[in-house]
Amino acid sequence: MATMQDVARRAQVSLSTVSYALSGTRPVSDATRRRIEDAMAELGFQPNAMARGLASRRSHVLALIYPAMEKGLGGTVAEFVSSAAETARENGYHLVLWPFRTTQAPEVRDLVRQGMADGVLLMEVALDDDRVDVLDEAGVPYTMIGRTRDVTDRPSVDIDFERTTDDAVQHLVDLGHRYVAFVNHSQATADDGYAPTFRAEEGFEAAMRRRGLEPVALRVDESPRAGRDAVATLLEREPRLTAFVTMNEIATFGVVAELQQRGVAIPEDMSILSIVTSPGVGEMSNPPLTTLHAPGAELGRLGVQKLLSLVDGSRPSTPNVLIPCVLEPGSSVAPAAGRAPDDDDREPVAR
Amino acid sequence: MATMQDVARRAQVSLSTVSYALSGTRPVSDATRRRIEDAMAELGFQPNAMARGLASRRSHVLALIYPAMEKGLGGTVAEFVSSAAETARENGYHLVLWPFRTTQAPEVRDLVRQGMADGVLLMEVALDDDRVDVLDEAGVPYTMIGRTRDVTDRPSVDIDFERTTDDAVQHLVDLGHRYVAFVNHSQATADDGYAPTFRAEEGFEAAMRRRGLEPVALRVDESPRAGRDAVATLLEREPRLTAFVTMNEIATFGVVAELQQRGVAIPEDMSILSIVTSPGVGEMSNPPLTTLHAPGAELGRLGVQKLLSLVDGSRPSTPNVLIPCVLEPGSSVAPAAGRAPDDDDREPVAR
DNA sequence: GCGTTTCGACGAAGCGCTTCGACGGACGAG
DNA sequence: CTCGTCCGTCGAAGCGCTTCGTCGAAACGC
Repeated sequence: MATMQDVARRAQVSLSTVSYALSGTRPVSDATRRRIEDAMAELGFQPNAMARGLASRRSHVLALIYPAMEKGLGGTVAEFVSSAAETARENGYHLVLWPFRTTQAPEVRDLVRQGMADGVLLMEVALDDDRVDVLDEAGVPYTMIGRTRDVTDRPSVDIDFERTTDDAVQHLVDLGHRYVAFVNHSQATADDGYAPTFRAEEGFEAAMRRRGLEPVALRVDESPRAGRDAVATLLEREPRLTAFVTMNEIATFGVVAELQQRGVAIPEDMSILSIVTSPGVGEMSNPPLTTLHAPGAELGRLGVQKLLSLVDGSRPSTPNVLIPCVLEPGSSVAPAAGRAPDDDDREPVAR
Repeated sequence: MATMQDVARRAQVSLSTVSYALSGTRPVSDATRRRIEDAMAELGFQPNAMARGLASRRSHVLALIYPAMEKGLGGTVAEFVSSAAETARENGYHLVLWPFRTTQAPEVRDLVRQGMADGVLLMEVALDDDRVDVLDEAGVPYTMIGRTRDVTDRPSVDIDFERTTDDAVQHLVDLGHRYVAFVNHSQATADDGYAPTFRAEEGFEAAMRRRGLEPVALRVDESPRAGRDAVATLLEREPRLTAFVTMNEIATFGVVAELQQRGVAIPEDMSILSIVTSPGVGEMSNPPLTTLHAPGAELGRLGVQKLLSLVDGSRPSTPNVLIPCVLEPGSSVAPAAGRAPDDDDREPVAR
């Protein structure tokens, strides 16, 4: 493999001049630059990543700490990772995968100290997450995908759960729904301090109350079986339900199956709005689900951009952002049974 | 950050002794080793990855070239990536993501020349793939996930499509099915030289013929709509069908929906066996699909292990492997209508 | 005309580690 | 007791780059 020294010899200049030509740190005359570029092309020169990293103390590597797979990552995560990797690459950075769960803060610390990464992207932050503290202490730039409990000014990008749940409720209320249930993630995720479970629940309840409606919410295990059971539980708790908002893909399929088995037509008798959904999942149901799909790709891109602005002071800094999920029409939402849509947006309290 | 020199000073030994203690390359007395270990612990020393990489010419990084997302990676890919990253980590390696499609061989070459990766894992190899040539030329160790056209002795791990399709056909034939259709990936994937499309198709047809049965196969776009249309096309071509083997997750949902709409009961009137399926996808259907699910995690692990054996001569070398998909029982497969299972395994040709 | 900038290029000192050759002392053999 | 071995340790030479200080020469001012 050709080294910079080889290029220098061939271009009849000193090693340092080649370096300056490459980095643009100091001016180089056009004639010299051209000779150097020719030499590089002829030799197929590519600067050695390790040497560059050692000398400059920047590895040009970003680490992505992602939830070590328990039960297969969903499409949203895949989309996120993919988009993050692509964005990193476009900016001359590499993305390495660090599969560490919330409890593995010490491992994160060790890896960070090895100086392999210039910055860290932290997925699936828990409300209280030791890994964040470790990164803070180590002084490594990082960006959270998600937010810890105290939404201080720690750098982050996240789904706007408040807005998303409000959009969901609004969408249904516009169609005349008054009795809406929320199928949340499981109690287990809550026990782990998984933030979306809390933020979406709070968001849903607030959105309902804000409209004078009574929220019905349930935490449901991630299984079709649990989804079926949830239908029973929720209908018992509020028989007048005309719509479900779900944030639990696997359980949603159970919900659909159970309703169909009970002879409840979707969307005529019951609307289903699946939120924070992976791409393509809506199509897998029959009828295709109306979804508010998670902006995984966008989060990946913005997360990396934010991180790069911290890593590399010369880039413009970006603010923390919250991105709402995007409505993707399907065929699982319709006006509330027996009501025309929009016929009384002013009648806040249920009959 | 503490350096090796700091450790050496604190332990009252020379820099090189610390290095030897760490790597075990040369003997170090117990007493000295202990002093060094203590010093390292007290300083929280972690060897600098760049310096180590530069001096030893090994980055301890593996690159994973994966299909740059077009339409959201499936669960299998996610599972694979995750398992590869984890296996790499367990062996002291990092996994970086290189999103490059088949046509981006030059980019791959440049990155490889930068010496950032000790080895490369190549996903979704096409039948003819320039990236493989680039890696061959560069002399970088690599392992293919999948196989190029000529299954020479290039290092690879792959799904055993022949075995998987044969298992699928066998499973159905055991239940008395004689008229079985295959819903393949799209023509577009075939045009891209996507190997599974060919290998599964050939495998299915061979498996059928081997049993004296007439294969009916169709390449279907990855959409529910296309899946619905496929049902019409295939039933027209062979009205006596009692089973579908599908290798196209999205289309499968269309197949199921269309059959149900036509009043064809699953599995009583028609069996559906979904092969090379992502984890969890079976559960998303109603009834839950019987699947032969893709061994994504296993491929990831074995792929990394194979690659490491090439990168690091001291590890035992592993042979190329083909892994069949694993049967995951659901409720979409039943004995052929009007026949008891196994009542005439000897009657090869249909009535 | 000479002193002073300015520009472009050079040399050398690291960055933190691996690894090679060498060396001193303890030890067994003769 | 002496010589040869072997074990454990040390010093130094890089790995391929970045970056700082410097310096010659061309360009400028008065």
